[in-house]
Amino acid sequence: MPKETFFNLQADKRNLIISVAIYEFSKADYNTASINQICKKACIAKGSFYQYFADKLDLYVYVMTSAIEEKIKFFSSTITEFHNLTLLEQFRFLFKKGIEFAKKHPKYAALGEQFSKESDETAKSAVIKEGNKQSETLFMQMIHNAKAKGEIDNKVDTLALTLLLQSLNSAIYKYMQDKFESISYEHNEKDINAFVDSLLYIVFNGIKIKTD
Amino acid sequence: MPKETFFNLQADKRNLIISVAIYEFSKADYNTASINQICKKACIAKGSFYQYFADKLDLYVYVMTSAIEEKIKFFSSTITEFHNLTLLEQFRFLFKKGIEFAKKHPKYAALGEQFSKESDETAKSAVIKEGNKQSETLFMQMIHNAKAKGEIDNKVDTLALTLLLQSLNSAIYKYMQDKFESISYEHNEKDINAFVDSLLYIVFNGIKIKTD
DNA sequence: TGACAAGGTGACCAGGCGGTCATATAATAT
DNA sequence: ATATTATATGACCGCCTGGTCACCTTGTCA
Repeated sequence: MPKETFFNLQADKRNLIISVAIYEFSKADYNTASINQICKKACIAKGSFYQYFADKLDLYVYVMTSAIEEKIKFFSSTITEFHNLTLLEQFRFLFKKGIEFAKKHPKYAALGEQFSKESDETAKSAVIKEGNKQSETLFMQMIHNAKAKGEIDNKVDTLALTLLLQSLNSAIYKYMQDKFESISYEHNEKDINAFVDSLLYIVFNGIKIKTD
Repeated sequence: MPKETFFNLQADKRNLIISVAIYEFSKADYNTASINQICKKACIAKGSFYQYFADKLDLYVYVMTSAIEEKIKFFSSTITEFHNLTLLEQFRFLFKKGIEFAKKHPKYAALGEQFSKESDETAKSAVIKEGNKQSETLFMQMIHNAKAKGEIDNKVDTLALTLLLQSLNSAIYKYMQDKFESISYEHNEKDINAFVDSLLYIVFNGIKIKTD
């Protein structure tokens, strides 16, 4: 956690530091990201930085957990209608919400993507200890409920489906990044939605020729 | 490409350097991996290293492309029987071959996994330029053939399925890593095969309740 | 006005990095 | 025995890193 001094800062300055840090940590992994660069871009002295944060890890954990909290907040705000939906609708809803989040908060999304690649174990576990793993249990619970309701094939392995869905998340993100490189957002919205529906079609119907 | 001096080296020394480099580059990303450490562990002087390789990138590209070549060699040796198989059997074959490869050459597999996370664009594109993208086109061709043969549902989007299958690859790798952390290989072989089959069951049959 | 606290600063530290180079050694050819 | 070539070496370079600290500025009370 940042020191008290940091929270006593003017909001403008505080926000600048955080947004610079988000940029730095989404651009490069933990070891490569540089405190010196963050200080320079945020126009603060090195010494000031260490009056706000205990060390590099302190800032990293703070920024990452903020992004996670933001995402949870974003999702939970519209999840009330959730139990009325079928599983297909729930999945589509989640994926589309995910895309929406990435479009609304591209910096947080990039941060999350960078975190999922992070190979520094110290940095990784420091963030995870701070409270995570929600998405896995969320998927599992959804699947469990749908099975109980007789909505999906009992032969489907819950864990396998969970990992599959998590994989799809990053596949969608990669697809988005490719599409969004230099073209306008609006223009690609249809493409991405179609891509999500294609993935969901496979997951629900399988790829085998149907007999009916 | 390494300099001539490197290839004039005794095989033992050459292999030691390479295996140390493989270890270093599979443990950490391109920027974090250290030439100094490689020299120390391979018992060669810094100056010697730069008589073998032009720079860090030279070694990186050499090691990565070696791993890719090794994997291609491993696959192509047993792929003759391929056209007799159904698509399901082909996919199962590929995934199981992948697992086999990771078990036989865990260091190459770890290297590949690290590469897929690499965020240094210079390092990444230097390797890709050296010849890659085979797996994507392989999957696409397989799907295309299967569609022509009427083996899979035409409503399935080829690109979506390709990205899905690539995602599954890394999902399987993660599952393996979890399982293999401290227990014997043999003991988990059944688990992993079952996991692969669970994934393939979903991909082929979908998760929806069947009417037949 | 003076005292005390809180915040801001950048030179400085030790250590690591990728990369160089003059020099030393070994092996070969004349 | 000498000259020539190929290889081995580690001190050294400039640069960057995360982190420290003595000093300076600012603001708030008395």
